[in-house]
Amino acid sequence: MTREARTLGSFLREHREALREDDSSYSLRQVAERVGIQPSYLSQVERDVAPSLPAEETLVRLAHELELDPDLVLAMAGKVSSDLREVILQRPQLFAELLRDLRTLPDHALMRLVREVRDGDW
Amino acid sequence: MTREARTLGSFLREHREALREDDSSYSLRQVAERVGIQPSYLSQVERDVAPSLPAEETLVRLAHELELDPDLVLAMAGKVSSDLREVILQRPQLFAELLRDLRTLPDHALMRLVREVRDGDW
DNA sequence: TGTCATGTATAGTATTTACTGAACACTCTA
DNA sequence: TAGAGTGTTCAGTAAATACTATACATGACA
Repeated sequence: MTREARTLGSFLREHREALREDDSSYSLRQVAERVGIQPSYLSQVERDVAPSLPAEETLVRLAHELELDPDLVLAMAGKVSSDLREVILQRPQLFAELLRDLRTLPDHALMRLVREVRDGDW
Repeated sequence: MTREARTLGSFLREHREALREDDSSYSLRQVAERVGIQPSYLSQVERDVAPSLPAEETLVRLAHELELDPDLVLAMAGKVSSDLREVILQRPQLFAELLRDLRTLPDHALMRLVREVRDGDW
């Protein structure tokens, strides 16, 4: 279950440090290198003091590196995955109406809808 | 019915000129003034040669001015309305799954789903 | 024939975004 | 006690974004 980690930075740091308990290669510097950014920047990001949030591609690489759901990590940075954006842009009016109607639907009802759509009841 | 206007610029120009047939106040200059941008910029936008697309707020004001659906105008500029983004960001994983499942659903099935959700069957 | 409104061309600009790079302080350990 | 690895500080920067401002050319029309 995902805990309540209010900010992107604390969330990332928390998960990196959890991974590091079993694997010392999850130091800030090594993760930064594997992700392809400067340690200084990752340090700022993890402390929520970066002058700007990482780009979508960077966040996705970070998510994979830390075994996190990219959609969740992107959301904590206030971003929506570009492939989801594409889905909406193909039929903006239909999806706009649908999303606005689903906005207030409780989680359990939304999950049921997802399940039925997935099962091909649509 | 909305015609096939491939680009944002031609779409906007087409609709402005349609409105102008009945109302001479829909000149490029006057629309630009009411929307709050320079005529030079609107001219570029309508000819698809602007160095950058208008911001979301500007597009929404333009859409209202030209009596167009803001979601459609935004989509033609490759943008998703920020209120829709908010809806997704509240429950990113649920909506990510739902949208990816709905991506290939034919229009008529999607419309049926929208209708049933609206009717409170969910 | 002046002036008014129209659309257009082009250069410039303020702000935001997404980082980099060099240096610094600390700990551990060989 | 030198070296390696750790995280952090902070100034700087390249590119993109969203425009503005000024000037220009054209046609209507009084």
